[in-house]
Amino acid sequence: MEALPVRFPSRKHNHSSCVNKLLGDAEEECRRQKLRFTEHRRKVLEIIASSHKPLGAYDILEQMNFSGRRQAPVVAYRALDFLINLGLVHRLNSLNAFVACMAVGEDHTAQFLICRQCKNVGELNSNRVSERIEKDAVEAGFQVDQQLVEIIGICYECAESG
Amino acid sequence: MEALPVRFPSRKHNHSSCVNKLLGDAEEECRRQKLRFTEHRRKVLEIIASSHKPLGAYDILEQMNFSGRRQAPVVAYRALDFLINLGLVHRLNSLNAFVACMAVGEDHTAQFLICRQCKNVGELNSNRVSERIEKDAVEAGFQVDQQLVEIIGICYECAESG
DNA sequence: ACTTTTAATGTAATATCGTAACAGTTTAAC
DNA sequence: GTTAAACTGTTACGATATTACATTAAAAGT
Repeated sequence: MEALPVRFPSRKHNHSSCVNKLLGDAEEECRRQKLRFTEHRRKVLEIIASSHKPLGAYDILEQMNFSGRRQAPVVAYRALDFLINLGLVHRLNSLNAFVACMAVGEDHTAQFLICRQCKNVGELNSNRVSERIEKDAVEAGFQVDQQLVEIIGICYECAESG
Repeated sequence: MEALPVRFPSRKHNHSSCVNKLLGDAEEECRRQKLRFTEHRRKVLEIIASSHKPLGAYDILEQMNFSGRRQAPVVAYRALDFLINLGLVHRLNSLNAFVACMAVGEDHTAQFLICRQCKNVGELNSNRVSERIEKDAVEAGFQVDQQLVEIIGICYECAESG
Protein backbone atom coordinates (compact mmCIF):
# COMPACT_ATOMS: atom_id res chain seq x y z
CA MET A 1 0.00 0.00 0.00
CA GLU A 2 1.34 3.39 -0.88
CA ALA A 3 1.92 6.00 1.77
CA LEU A 4 -0.95 8.25 2.71
CA PRO A 5 -0.19 11.78 1.58
CA VAL A 6 -0.39 13.96 4.62
CA ARG A 7 1.12 17.31 5.37
CA PHE A 8 1.20 18.43 8.92
CA PRO A 9 3.57 21.30 9.53
CA SER A 10 6.35 20.10 11.76
CA ARG A 11 7.64 22.49 14.37
CA LYS A 12 10.98 22.59 12.70
CA HIS A 13 10.12 22.81 9.03
CA ASN A 14 11.62 25.59 6.96
CA HIS A 15 9.04 28.25 6.84
CA SER A 16 10.48 30.81 4.47
CA SER A 17 11.12 28.18 1.85
CA CYS A 18 7.54 26.98 2.04
CA VAL A 19 6.29 30.54 1.62
CA ASN A 20 8.54 31.02 -1.38
CA LYS A 21 7.38 27.81 -2.96
CA LEU A 22 3.78 28.85 -2.69
CA LEU A 23 4.44 32.29 -4.15
CA GLY A 24 6.29 30.67 -7.01
CA ASP A 25 3.46 28.24 -7.62
CA ALA A 26 1.01 31.13 -7.58
CA GLU A 27 2.99 33.11 -10.13
CA GLU A 28 3.32 30.15 -12.41
CA GLU A 29 -0.32 29.24 -12.13
CA CYS A 30 -1.38 32.81 -12.89
CA ARG A 31 0.91 32.96 -15.90
CA ARG A 32 -0.51 29.70 -17.16
CA GLN A 33 -4.11 30.81 -16.72
CA LYS A 34 -3.44 34.39 -17.79
CA LEU A 35 -4.61 35.78 -14.49
CA ARG A 36 -3.18 38.75 -12.69
CA PHE A 37 -1.19 38.20 -9.55
CA THR A 38 -1.64 41.67 -8.11
CA GLU A 39 -0.14 43.27 -5.01
CA HIS A 40 -3.12 42.52 -2.81
CA ARG A 41 -3.26 38.92 -3.90
CA ARG A 42 0.45 38.42 -3.40
CA LYS A 43 0.35 40.06 0.00
CA VAL A 44 -2.62 38.02 1.22
CA LEU A 45 -1.07 34.79 0.04
CA GLU A 46 2.19 35.73 1.73
CA ILE A 47 0.41 36.43 5.00
CA ILE A 48 -1.52 33.19 4.94
CA ALA A 49 1.46 31.13 3.88
CA SER A 50 3.49 32.57 6.74
CA SER A 51 1.20 30.87 9.22
CA HIS A 52 0.09 27.28 9.47
CA LYS A 53 -2.45 28.40 11.95
CA PRO A 54 -5.66 29.42 10.28
CA LEU A 55 -6.14 33.16 10.01
CA GLY A 56 -9.40 35.05 10.00
CA ALA A 57 -10.07 37.61 7.30
CA TYR A 58 -9.64 40.40 9.80
CA ASP A 59 -6.34 39.00 11.05
CA ILE A 60 -5.14 39.11 7.48
CA LEU A 61 -6.49 42.60 7.04
CA GLU A 62 -4.52 43.80 10.04
CA GLN A 63 -1.33 42.63 8.42
CA MET A 64 -2.12 44.42 5.18
CA ASN A 65 -1.40 47.92 6.46
CA PHE A 66 1.57 48.51 4.21
CA SER A 67 0.73 52.10 3.45
CA GLY A 68 -0.13 52.73 7.08
CA ARG A 69 -3.71 52.87 5.92
CA ARG A 70 -6.23 50.34 7.05
CA GLN A 71 -7.87 48.48 4.19
CA ALA A 72 -11.57 47.76 3.96
CA PRO A 73 -12.65 44.16 4.68
CA VAL A 74 -13.75 43.64 1.12
CA VAL A 75 -10.16 43.99 -0.03
CA ALA A 76 -9.15 40.91 1.92
CA TYR A 77 -12.23 38.97 0.89
CA ARG A 78 -11.68 39.68 -2.77
CA ALA A 79 -8.13 38.46 -2.66
CA LEU A 80 -9.19 35.42 -0.67
CA ASP A 81 -11.88 34.52 -3.19
CA PHE A 82 -9.33 34.72 -5.95
CA LEU A 83 -6.80 32.55 -4.14
CA ILE A 84 -9.42 30.01 -3.16
CA ASN A 85 -10.64 29.68 -6.73
CA LEU A 86 -7.07 29.09 -7.81
CA GLY A 87 -6.76 26.38 -5.18
CA LEU A 88 -3.96 28.14 -3.37
CA VAL A 89 -5.92 28.80 -0.22
CA HIS A 90 -8.55 26.79 1.59
CA ARG A 91 -11.34 28.01 3.78
CA LEU A 92 -12.02 26.21 7.05
CA ASN A 93 -15.73 26.45 7.61
CA SER A 94 -15.68 25.38 11.21
CA LEU A 95 -13.34 28.25 12.07
CA ASN A 96 -14.27 30.95 9.59
CA ALA A 97 -10.62 31.03 8.75
CA PHE A 98 -8.16 30.45 5.96
CA VAL A 99 -5.02 28.39 5.39
CA ALA A 100 -2.57 28.04 2.56
CA CYS A 101 -2.87 24.93 0.45
CA MET A 102 -0.09 22.45 1.03
CA ALA A 103 -0.57 20.45 -2.14
CA VAL A 104 -0.80 23.01 -4.93
CA GLY A 105 -1.36 21.66 -8.39
CA GLU A 106 -1.83 18.08 -7.34
CA ASP A 107 -5.53 17.89 -8.19
CA HIS A 108 -6.24 16.93 -4.66
CA THR A 109 -9.24 16.48 -2.50
CA ALA A 110 -8.34 17.59 0.94
CA GLN A 111 -9.37 16.71 4.43
CA PHE A 112 -8.24 19.14 7.07
CA LEU A 113 -6.64 18.09 10.30
CA ILE A 114 -7.19 20.81 12.86
CA CYS A 115 -5.22 20.48 16.09
CA ARG A 116 -7.23 22.00 18.89
CA GLN A 117 -4.14 22.37 21.04
CA CYS A 118 -1.47 24.02 18.87
CA LYS A 119 -4.07 25.26 16.37
CA ASN A 120 -1.95 24.18 13.45
CA VAL A 121 -3.78 22.78 10.49
CA GLY A 122 -2.58 19.95 8.33
CA GLU A 123 -3.89 18.59 5.11
CA LEU A 124 -4.69 14.97 4.57
CA ASN A 125 -5.01 14.13 0.91
CA SER A 126 -6.60 10.75 1.13
CA ASN A 127 -8.21 9.53 -2.03
CA ARG A 128 -9.55 6.64 -0.03
CA VAL A 129 -11.57 9.05 2.06
CA SER A 130 -12.82 11.09 -0.84
CA GLU A 131 -13.70 8.01 -2.86
CA ARG A 132 -15.51 6.44 0.07
CA ILE A 133 -17.56 9.60 0.49
CA GLU A 134 -18.25 9.80 -3.22
CA LYS A 135 -19.32 6.17 -3.42
CA ASP A 136 -21.57 6.24 -0.40
CA ALA A 137 -23.18 9.50 -1.42
CA VAL A 138 -23.89 8.14 -4.88
CA GLU A 139 -25.26 4.94 -3.38
CA ALA A 140 -27.56 7.16 -1.35
CA GLY A 141 -28.75 8.82 -4.56
CA PHE A 142 -26.78 12.00 -4.19
CA GLN A 143 -24.60 13.57 -6.85
CA VAL A 144 -21.49 15.10 -5.28
CA ASP A 145 -20.03 18.41 -6.37
CA GLN A 146 -17.90 19.28 -3.39
CA GLN A 147 -16.72 17.66 -0.19
CA LEU A 148 -15.90 19.53 3.00
CA VAL A 149 -14.09 17.42 5.55
CA GLU A 150 -12.70 18.94 8.73
CA ILE A 151 -11.22 16.72 11.38
CA ILE A 152 -10.69 18.15 14.83
CA GLY A 153 -8.32 16.55 17.30
CA ILE A 154 -4.74 16.44 18.47
CA CYS A 155 -1.71 16.38 16.22
CA TYR A 156 1.23 14.06 16.63
CA GLU A 157 3.59 16.56 18.16
CA CYS A 158 1.06 17.78 20.69
CA ALA A 159 0.16 14.23 21.66
CA GLU A 160 3.85 13.48 22.26
CA SER A 161 4.55 16.51 24.39
CA GLY A 162 1.49 15.79 26.49
CA MET B 1 -23.81 -5.87 2.44
CA GLU B 2 -26.27 -4.05 4.59
CA ALA B 3 -28.06 -0.98 3.33
CA LEU B 4 -26.44 2.36 3.81
CA PRO B 5 -28.40 4.41 6.33
CA VAL B 6 -29.38 7.58 4.62
CA ARG B 7 -32.17 10.02 5.26
CA PHE B 8 -32.99 12.47 2.62
CA PRO B 9 -36.37 14.13 3.07
CA SER B 10 -38.60 13.07 0.24
CA ARG B 11 -40.98 15.65 -1.14
CA LYS B 12 -43.90 13.64 -0.02
CA HIS B 13 -42.89 12.54 3.43
CA ASN B 14 -45.19 13.22 6.34
CA HIS B 15 -43.89 16.32 7.90
CA SER B 16 -46.04 16.72 10.98
CA SER B 17 -45.33 13.18 12.06
CA CYS B 18 -41.62 13.72 11.78
CA VAL B 19 -41.88 16.88 13.86
CA ASN B 20 -43.86 15.02 16.47
CA LYS B 21 -41.38 12.19 16.58
CA LEU B 22 -38.54 14.58 17.22
CA LEU B 23 -40.40 16.42 19.96
CA GLY B 24 -41.19 13.09 21.57
CA ASP B 25 -37.59 12.00 21.37
CA ALA B 26 -36.53 15.28 22.91
CA GLU B 27 -38.93 14.94 25.81
CA GLU B 28 -37.86 11.42 26.48
CA GLU B 29 -34.20 12.27 26.26
CA CYS B 30 -34.62 15.19 28.64
CA ARG B 31 -36.52 13.06 31.11
CA ARG B 32 -33.80 10.44 30.94
CA GLN B 33 -31.01 12.94 31.49
CA LYS B 34 -32.99 15.07 33.94
CA LEU B 35 -32.73 18.12 31.77
CA ARG B 36 -35.37 20.76 31.32
CA PHE B 37 -37.24 20.93 28.05
CA THR B 38 -38.33 24.54 28.36
CA GLU B 39 -40.62 26.61 26.15
CA HIS B 40 -37.77 28.19 24.20
CA ARG B 41 -36.12 24.88 23.58
CA ARG B 42 -39.33 23.24 22.46
CA LYS B 43 -40.18 26.11 20.20
CA VAL B 44 -36.74 26.21 18.57
CA LEU B 45 -36.75 22.48 18.01
CA GLU B 46 -40.24 22.69 16.55
CA ILE B 47 -39.17 25.44 14.16
CA ILE B 48 -36.09 23.58 13.01
CA ALA B 49 -37.88 20.29 12.68
CA SER B 50 -40.55 21.92 10.56
CA SER B 51 -38.00 22.59 7.86
CA HIS B 52 -35.57 20.27 6.18
CA LYS B 53 -33.92 23.29 4.78
CA PRO B 54 -31.25 24.61 7.07
CA LEU B 55 -32.29 27.67 9.04
CA GLY B 56 -30.07 30.45 10.26
CA ALA B 57 -30.27 31.54 13.88
CA TYR B 58 -32.00 34.75 12.86
CA ASP B 59 -34.54 32.89 10.74
CA ILE B 60 -35.41 30.89 13.80
CA LEU B 61 -35.55 34.02 15.88
CA GLU B 62 -38.07 35.55 13.52
CA GLN B 63 -40.38 32.63 14.05
CA MET B 64 -40.14 32.92 17.81
CA ASN B 65 -42.30 36.00 18.13
CA PHE B 66 -45.05 34.28 20.05
CA SER B 67 -45.68 37.15 22.37
CA GLY B 68 -45.47 39.59 19.50
CA ARG B 69 -42.19 40.66 21.02
CA ARG B 70 -38.93 40.13 19.22
CA GLN B 71 -36.50 37.98 21.16
CA ALA B 72 -32.81 38.76 21.50
CA PRO B 73 -30.43 36.64 19.39
CA VAL B 74 -28.91 35.07 22.45
CA VAL B 75 -32.23 33.40 23.19
CA ALA B 76 -32.04 31.42 19.99
CA TYR B 77 -28.36 30.62 20.41
CA ARG B 78 -28.85 29.34 23.93
CA ALA B 79 -31.58 26.98 22.86
CA LEU B 80 -29.55 25.86 19.86
CA ASP B 81 -26.52 25.08 22.03
CA PHE B 82 -28.70 22.98 24.27
CA LEU B 83 -30.27 21.06 21.40
CA ILE B 84 -26.93 20.51 19.69
CA ASN B 85 -25.40 19.13 22.87
CA LEU B 86 -28.32 16.76 23.15
CA GLY B 87 -27.71 15.65 19.58
CA LEU B 88 -31.14 16.77 18.43
CA VAL B 89 -29.86 19.47 16.15
CA HIS B 90 -26.82 19.73 13.94
CA ARG B 91 -24.95 22.79 12.86
CA LEU B 92 -23.89 23.09 9.22
CA ASN B 93 -20.65 24.99 9.25
CA SER B 94 -20.59 25.75 5.57
CA LEU B 95 -23.94 27.51 5.83
CA ASN B 96 -23.97 28.93 9.35
CA ALA B 97 -27.23 27.17 9.73
CA PHE B 98 -29.03 24.47 11.65
CA VAL B 99 -30.99 21.33 10.87
CA ALA B 100 -32.84 18.80 12.96
CA CYS B 101 -31.15 15.49 13.48
CA MET B 102 -32.72 12.65 11.54
CA ALA B 103 -31.21 9.82 13.52
CA VAL B 104 -31.78 10.71 17.15
CA GLY B 105 -30.43 8.31 19.70
CA GLU B 106 -28.63 6.09 17.22
CA ASP B 107 -25.11 7.03 18.29
CA HIS B 108 -24.39 8.11 14.79
CA THR B 109 -21.66 9.88 12.99
CA ALA B 110 -23.23 11.99 10.34
CA GLN B 111 -22.27 13.26 6.97
CA PHE B 112 -24.52 15.95 5.60
CA LEU B 113 -25.87 15.94 2.09
CA ILE B 114 -26.68 19.49 1.08
CA CYS B 115 -28.65 19.91 -2.13
CA ARG B 116 -27.66 23.17 -3.72
CA GLN B 117 -30.84 23.23 -5.79
CA CYS B 118 -33.72 22.53 -3.41
CA LYS B 119 -31.62 23.41 -0.36
CA ASN B 120 -32.85 20.39 1.51
CA VAL B 121 -30.36 18.65 3.72
CA GLY B 122 -30.11 14.93 4.23
CA GLU B 123 -28.09 12.93 6.62
CA LEU B 124 -25.86 10.09 5.57
CA ASN B 125 -24.88 7.90 8.46
CA SER B 126 -22.09 5.93 6.93
CA ASN B 127 -19.83 4.16 9.34
CA ARG B 128 -17.66 3.27 6.39
CA VAL B 129 -16.97 6.93 5.83
CA SER B 130 -16.36 7.77 9.45
CA GLU B 131 -14.13 4.74 9.92
CA ARG B 132 -12.15 5.50 6.80
CA ILE B 133 -11.56 9.03 8.05
CA GLU B 134 -10.63 7.81 11.50
CA LYS B 135 -8.19 5.22 10.15
CA ASP B 136 -6.48 7.52 7.71
CA ALA B 137 -6.17 10.31 10.23
CA VAL B 138 -4.64 7.95 12.75
CA GLU B 139 -2.30 6.60 10.13
CA ALA B 140 -1.27 10.19 9.54
CA GLY B 141 -0.51 10.56 13.25
CA PHE B 142 -3.61 12.48 14.16
CA GLN B 143 -5.94 11.69 17.03
CA VAL B 144 -9.54 12.39 16.05
CA ASP B 145 -12.07 13.97 18.36
CA GLN B 146 -14.66 15.16 15.93
CA GLN B 147 -15.45 14.85 12.23
CA LEU B 148 -17.25 17.45 10.17
CA VAL B 149 -18.35 16.20 6.78
CA GLU B 150 -20.52 18.30 4.50
CA ILE B 151 -21.23 17.14 0.98
CA ILE B 152 -22.60 19.63 -1.49
CA GLY B 153 -24.36 18.54 -4.65
CA ILE B 154 -27.70 17.58 -6.12
CA CYS B 155 -30.22 15.31 -4.48
CA TYR B 156 -32.03 12.48 -6.19
CA GLU B 157 -35.32 14.26 -6.66
CA CYS B 158 -33.73 17.37 -8.11
CA ALA B 159 -31.59 15.30 -10.46
CA GLU B 160 -34.73 13.54 -11.71
CA SER B 161 -36.75 16.65 -12.34
CA GLY B 162 -33.86 18.25 -14.21
C1' DA C 1 -1.76 54.69 -31.18
C1' DC C 2 -6.40 54.92 -29.65
C1' DT C 3 -10.73 53.01 -28.58
C1' DT C 4 -13.33 49.37 -26.46
C1' DT C 5 -13.93 46.09 -23.14
C1' DT C 6 -12.83 43.69 -19.17
C1' DA C 7 -10.76 43.29 -14.74
C1' DA C 8 -9.27 45.23 -10.47
C1' DT C 9 -9.44 48.84 -6.90
C1' DG C 10 -11.20 52.43 -3.51
C1' DT C 11 -14.58 53.64 -0.43
C1' DA C 12 -18.66 53.79 2.33
C1' DA C 13 -22.26 51.71 4.10
C1' DT C 14 -24.62 47.89 5.85
C1' DA C 15 -26.02 43.09 6.40
C1' DT C 16 -25.39 38.85 8.90
C1' DC C 17 -23.77 35.99 12.57
C1' DG C 18 -22.56 35.37 17.34
C1' DT C 19 -21.17 36.46 22.39
C1' DA C 20 -20.32 38.93 26.98
C1' DA C 21 -22.01 40.60 31.02
C1' DC C 22 -25.12 40.92 34.62
C1' DA C 23 -29.45 41.36 37.03
C1' DG C 24 -33.58 38.83 37.91
C1' DT C 25 -36.44 34.69 38.13
C1' DT C 26 -37.65 29.94 38.34
C1' DT C 27 -36.75 25.18 39.53
C1' DA C 28 -34.61 21.48 41.99
C1' DA C 29 -32.04 19.84 46.03
C1' DC C 30 -31.18 19.75 50.65
C1' DG D 1 -38.25 27.04 53.59
C1' DT D 2 -33.62 28.01 52.51
C1' DT D 3 -29.87 27.36 49.40
C1' DA D 4 -27.86 26.28 45.09
C1' DA D 5 -28.19 25.62 40.30
C1' DA D 6 -30.20 26.45 36.04
C1' DC D 7 -32.70 29.33 33.04
C1' DT D 8 -34.40 34.01 31.34
C1' DG D 9 -34.45 39.04 30.06
C1' DT D 10 -32.04 42.76 28.42
C1' DT D 11 -28.45 45.65 26.72
C1' DA D 12 -24.65 46.16 24.45
C1' DC D 13 -21.15 44.82 21.51
C1' DG D 14 -17.83 42.02 18.68
C1' DA D 15 -16.85 39.32 14.60
C1' DT D 16 -17.68 38.00 9.97
C1' DA D 17 -19.06 39.11 5.29
C1' DT D 18 -21.41 41.51 1.34
C1' DT D 19 -23.57 45.25 -1.71
C1' DA D 20 -23.21 49.04 -4.41
C1' DC D 21 -21.08 52.21 -7.13
C1' DA D 22 -17.53 55.32 -8.69
C1' DT D 23 -12.73 55.12 -10.38
C1' DT D 24 -8.54 53.34 -12.35
C1' DA D 25 -5.63 50.09 -14.72
C1' DA D 26 -4.80 46.50 -18.00
C1' DA D 27 -5.76 43.69 -22.14
C1' DA D 28 -7.76 43.09 -26.60
C1' DG D 29 -9.36 44.70 -31.01
C1' DT D 30 -8.77 47.82 -34.91
